[in-house]
Amino acid sequence: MSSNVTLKQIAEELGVSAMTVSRVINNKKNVDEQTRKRVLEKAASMGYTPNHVAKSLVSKKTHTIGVVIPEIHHAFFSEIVSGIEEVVYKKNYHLFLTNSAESSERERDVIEALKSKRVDGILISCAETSDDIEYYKRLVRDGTKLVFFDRCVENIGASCVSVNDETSSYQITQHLIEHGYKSIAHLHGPNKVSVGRERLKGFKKALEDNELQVNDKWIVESGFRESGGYEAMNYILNLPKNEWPRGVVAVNDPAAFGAIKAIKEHGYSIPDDIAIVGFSDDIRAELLPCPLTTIRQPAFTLGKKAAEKLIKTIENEDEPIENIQIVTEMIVRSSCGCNNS
Amino acid sequence: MSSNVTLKQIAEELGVSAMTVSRVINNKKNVDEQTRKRVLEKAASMGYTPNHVAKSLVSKKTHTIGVVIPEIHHAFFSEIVSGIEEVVYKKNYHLFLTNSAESSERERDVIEALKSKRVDGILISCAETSDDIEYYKRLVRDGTKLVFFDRCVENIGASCVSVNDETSSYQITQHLIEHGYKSIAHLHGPNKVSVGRERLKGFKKALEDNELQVNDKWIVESGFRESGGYEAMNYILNLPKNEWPRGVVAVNDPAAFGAIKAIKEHGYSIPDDIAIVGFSDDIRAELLPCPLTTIRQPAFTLGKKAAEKLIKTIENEDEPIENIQIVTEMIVRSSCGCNNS
DNA sequence: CTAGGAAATGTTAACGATAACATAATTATT
DNA sequence: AATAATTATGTTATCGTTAACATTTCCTAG
Repeated sequence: MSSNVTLKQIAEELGVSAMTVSRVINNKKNVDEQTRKRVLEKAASMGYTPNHVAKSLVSKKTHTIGVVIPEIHHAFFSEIVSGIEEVVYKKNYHLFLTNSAESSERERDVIEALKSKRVDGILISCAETSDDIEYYKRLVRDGTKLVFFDRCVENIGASCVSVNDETSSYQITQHLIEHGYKSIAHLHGPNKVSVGRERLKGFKKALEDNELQVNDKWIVESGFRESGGYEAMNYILNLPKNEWPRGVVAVNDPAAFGAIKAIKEHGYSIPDDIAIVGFSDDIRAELLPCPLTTIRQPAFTLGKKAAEKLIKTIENEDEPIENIQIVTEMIVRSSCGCNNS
Repeated sequence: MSSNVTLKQIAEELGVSAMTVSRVINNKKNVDEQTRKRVLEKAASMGYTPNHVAKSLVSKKTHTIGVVIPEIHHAFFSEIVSGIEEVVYKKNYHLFLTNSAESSERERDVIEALKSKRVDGILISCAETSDDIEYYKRLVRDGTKLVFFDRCVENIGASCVSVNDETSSYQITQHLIEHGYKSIAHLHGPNKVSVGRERLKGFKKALEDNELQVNDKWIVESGFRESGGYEAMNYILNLPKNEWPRGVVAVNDPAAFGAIKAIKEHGYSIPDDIAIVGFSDDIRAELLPCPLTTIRQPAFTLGKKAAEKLIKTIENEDEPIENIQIVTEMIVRSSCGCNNS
């Protein structure tokens, strides 16, 4: 594609060497003002576009980063991508977008492709099913610049940018407890994913700190999607009614939406029969008949920070490895029992 | 980044030529079974990853396409990207994601960058402010493979994939008219964007076919965002009350949301005082207190079709130029006056 | 006016892979 | 066994650009 004009062609037209043209194009000094002007004009008239492919081959830098997300069409991730793109554009990098579709196999596939493309670094949020830490370790060991975001693998030599999942989960569970509910369930995310584990940890800690019983029956794996939340909640609702929890902490908003659907289908109401809270502040959370109390994650910021960290890691040999936490905000609405009129 | 093992290194280790290794890696025939095995083993043990940069320089194909969207974090576009990614992955291409942020300047900037990256083709949805058709024409003339999606520039030698905007707009306007409303306003999109013009055309045609007056005061530019819809609606609500329209056709759902906010702030109710319909079936549309009647656009399909068309255009010299229309579906809820209890 | 240094320009090789052609090794054919 | 036909492998040049070094041109100072 593209006009495919080369430096050499410009050079020939002007009777100079390719090197001189290269110097002009790259704004190097030691070029006669006269020549510079002639080259620039000719380049413009011939519609020259520098060939980054050739440039990259020589410089071994592509000025390109790869992003691996588990799902593109999810507000949280698309907002993160938006933040990444912002930084990438400003820093004059380019962005390969790939999607693992929550499959560890596909994840490896796209990572290998990104390596072939010789990206300068990779931003990754692990797929739900990825558990081969060795693979990530090998990547790092072989020199691939890696920064994890949101769904992280910590302490393997790569920086991580995430939300303070554990403390946020603690905070919102605590809030529910302060309503006086004694029996609280947790719809938890996949165990393989850090986010799932961290939130479960915060949940348990809050219960323990309040000397409430952690009932294993009430800790049900829901995954991150609405359908999983629906099923998990149905499982709970199929317990004898005297074993029902009074409150539910969902691993994220979509799971909460599914759970809400299940509760309603059983003919019960929120928050009077069962109170529920989410995590992520999905765009729909405030629009529910009973608006959802949740944790707002600054996704755009998260994307920005992750991209910034990766680019720094690429550009500075001695950039330290960090675990960066982005602070969340609890958004209190009605589903927890507040503002209940 | 990456281990940077080269064909030549593998070749040296084995005492064969680089060419032989290349043949093995690319599964060419005429290689001894013995040699093939040895090469494959050595390549694996050395952690060889083929260098696509070098490959692309020779082949003049990058197997990469660029996508230019005006906004990443908008459900409609992220769903389109999702569809594009699906096809790109299956066809073994790669995807550069760029964002014009609704700025024509930035749009040109990212297109030039994509050309430098020697992408095989570009998918583009124009920025709101892009009006330099000459620029697109030049791109096409210079051989850049281009396919427009959603916000298109037709008849300049590039294929377009879009929703049947005009007929959909006609259909939903017609629906509003069938409720018996005689005075109908239109919050229209930027004139520079095909989508805006097409929807306005459909709106006007519906009015004319029903012998209703097209009142210029009621055709207000809102842009595509909530804030614009809010302002445009406020403009209308500041008309003397006897000049108010009874129904509103918004160019898209966000604009409708803004308008709804304005109407509520004025203390009026939907649809009893003013009925309103949107376009795009935003995820929030059904969750509003008065669920929004709107047009569902199969964004995922749109992305898929656009990517498929681009790849065909890249791979077949004589692929015809087409204007592909994706058929929408009207989603009738309550904001138009239906189901009003 | 001439040496010496700076400025402008040129030459060559390299980045990693492959196409196209050339040669060597093997097998088949008569 | 000799030659043709295959099959396996090697060599060279090239893609477009740039780094590193080489050469030429120009200017300045003694």
